[in-house]
Amino acid sequence: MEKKKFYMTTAIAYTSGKPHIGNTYEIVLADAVARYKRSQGYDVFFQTGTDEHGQKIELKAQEAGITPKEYVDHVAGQVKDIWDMMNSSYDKFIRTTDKDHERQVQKIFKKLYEQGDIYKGSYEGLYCTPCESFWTESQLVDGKCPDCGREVKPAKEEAYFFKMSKYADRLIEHINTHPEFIQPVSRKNEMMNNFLLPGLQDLCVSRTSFKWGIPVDFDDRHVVYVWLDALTNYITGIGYDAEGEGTEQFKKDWPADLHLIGKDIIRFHTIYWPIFLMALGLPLPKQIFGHPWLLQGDGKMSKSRGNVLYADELVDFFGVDAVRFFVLHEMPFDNDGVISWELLVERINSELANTLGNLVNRTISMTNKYFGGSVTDKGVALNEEDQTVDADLKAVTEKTPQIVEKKMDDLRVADAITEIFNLFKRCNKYIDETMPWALAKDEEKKDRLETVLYNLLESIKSGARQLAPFMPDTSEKILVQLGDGKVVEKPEILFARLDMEEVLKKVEELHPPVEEEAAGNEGASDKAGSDGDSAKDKNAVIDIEAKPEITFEEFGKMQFQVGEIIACEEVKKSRKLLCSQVKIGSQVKQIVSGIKAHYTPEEMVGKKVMVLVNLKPAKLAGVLSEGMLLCAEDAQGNLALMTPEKDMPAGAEVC
RNA sequence: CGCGGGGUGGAGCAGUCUGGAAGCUCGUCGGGCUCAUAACCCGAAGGUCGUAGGUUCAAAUCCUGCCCCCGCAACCA
Repeated sequence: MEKKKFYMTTAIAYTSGKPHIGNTYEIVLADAVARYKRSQGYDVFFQTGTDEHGQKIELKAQEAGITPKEYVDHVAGQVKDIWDMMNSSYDKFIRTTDKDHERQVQKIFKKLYEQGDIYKGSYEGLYCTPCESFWTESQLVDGKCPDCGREVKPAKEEAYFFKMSKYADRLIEHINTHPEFIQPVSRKNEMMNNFLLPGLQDLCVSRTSFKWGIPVDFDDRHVVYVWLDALTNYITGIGYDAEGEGTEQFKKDWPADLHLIGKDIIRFHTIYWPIFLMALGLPLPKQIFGHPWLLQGDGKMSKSRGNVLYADELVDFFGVDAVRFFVLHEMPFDNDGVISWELLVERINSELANTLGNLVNRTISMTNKYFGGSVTDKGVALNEEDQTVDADLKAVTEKTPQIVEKKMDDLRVADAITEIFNLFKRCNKYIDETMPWALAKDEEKKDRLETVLYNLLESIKSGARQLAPFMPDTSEKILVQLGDGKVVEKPEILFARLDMEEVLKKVEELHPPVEEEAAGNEGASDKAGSDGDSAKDKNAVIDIEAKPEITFEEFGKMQFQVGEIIACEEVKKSRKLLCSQVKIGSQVKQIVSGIKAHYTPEEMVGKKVMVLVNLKPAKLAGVLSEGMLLCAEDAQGNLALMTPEKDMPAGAEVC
């Protein structure tokens, strides 16, 4: 009989930077599902990849002084390396800069345009030029721009739009008749109530404001905007052709059985994507699962605090399978999970070292000690009690795969793992109940002893096989150690117990220690930073990521001057910003800075500060900023303005 | 009033949709065992389920108000 196909995808990772452990979670989750489905006999095709276009990447590349293509090549490489390191068994890694993807996206865009689903239109509205924003009548405050309070005037900007509303009814019908379509169900109501039922707006599918994207082939001032570019990877990756039939693989694998995505992009996958597919005349994916997020446990995640967790670092410490185990097991189904070094150590010790590792170890050891490494089933029970415990162990062993199957069908991966570990716990209990060491003292009970060890080995093997989708290497190692008929002579420690303090100490060495806030004195003077602080501050050293070398010529392009702050006020509607009027020579510049947490407007006034004056003006929170005040920043993100060491006139050049 | 998530024994979570005896893992305490990675097994303590009201025979679960956390987004130029 032919195998049943199962096509699944992850979201494609956005290549704006190296993925952290939260991003990595998704690929591990997907991999576990893929491996499980394969073990169930499905013909699985598992696709992942990277989303590489967009303004943000254009900017990042510009900052780094390289081309967007060079930038995404680098990051896509990092992504792929991490995916590989995590032992993920994807079948295809697609990049949205792949030539055949780009060509198909152009064809799809054209097709939708020609059949009238995409039309050329324009943003029409009231435009505030300094804010570069469109507003509707109802958004205006006193008839003026709600951000900056200036006059707005009617304006238009050309763009292509997709007629979403045309397919909305069909989609609502589909969602209502396919309860499994959006998972977890709690997300379904959210989509219905917030977006579908109130009525869909047409979606803007092109941009003219940046270049790093796939050009619209019949109108190359526009590039295809993210969703038509990114979402379509799910069909282009398996050979869709907008002008033809597509490949054999496409015919076999589409529609996808599962799109695994983060809960933040559910809307795009459950509304826009199905509608695009309807427009293309293609069937809809069977299921979309929006998984929760993995959050940092110990306080806010921030690069300067050095507590962002990356998969490669965790793997160096704990090994691939331990990290896979943690993220899979620790993530609740419908709720965000927490990760921290402490939790990792705790879980690894209790579940992997104590429950599993030790079980394998003690079993092998006894098998060697009492029977030279191999046992057969003697089927001996000495009394009713023996029969009961044997039967119970067997019952648990036999029912576990069924429970696991049910859990995996519901994508409750964490629960599936818990079930497997319950089997291992049952095995540990079985050892205590049967007390092999006591049986060994009585020659007459030798056959019973052999039976016990046989049962034990069989149950552990069963558990180990079921572990394969989640911890492939470990599963393999256990099965090798338990052997076929004969266990290894010397059991290898699967997971060593970790010393919490040692691990934390190493982590600290790796990431320069975050200085303890001295309780009490922080609160009082927090605005001014820690001025009168202790000597340990002076010894503190901070290393930051090195940037590439620049030439003197490049340096020369920047103009720094001393500026005097003559007025300063908070920017309303902003959490961090102060807006200063800075006198530089004979002119006054308005500069917005994110330092509200560190300085009050009053104390800013009168300060002489170092200013980067020829920075291109930009608006922040709708307020124009014409330069940058330079600050020093410590590991906690405390800021200190740079001021001249001797009194200097406003306008003096800093060189 | 930007969007969203959450507050359940010391820690991390389940249970909330479909009201009906508060559960899991870790930690703590006591006991057992010695094959094993100071591991394993048994037992116990510990919770006004954020808070104030409401609905109900019955609320962690449904409704309303309030108080705290957190993530994303913006605005760290």
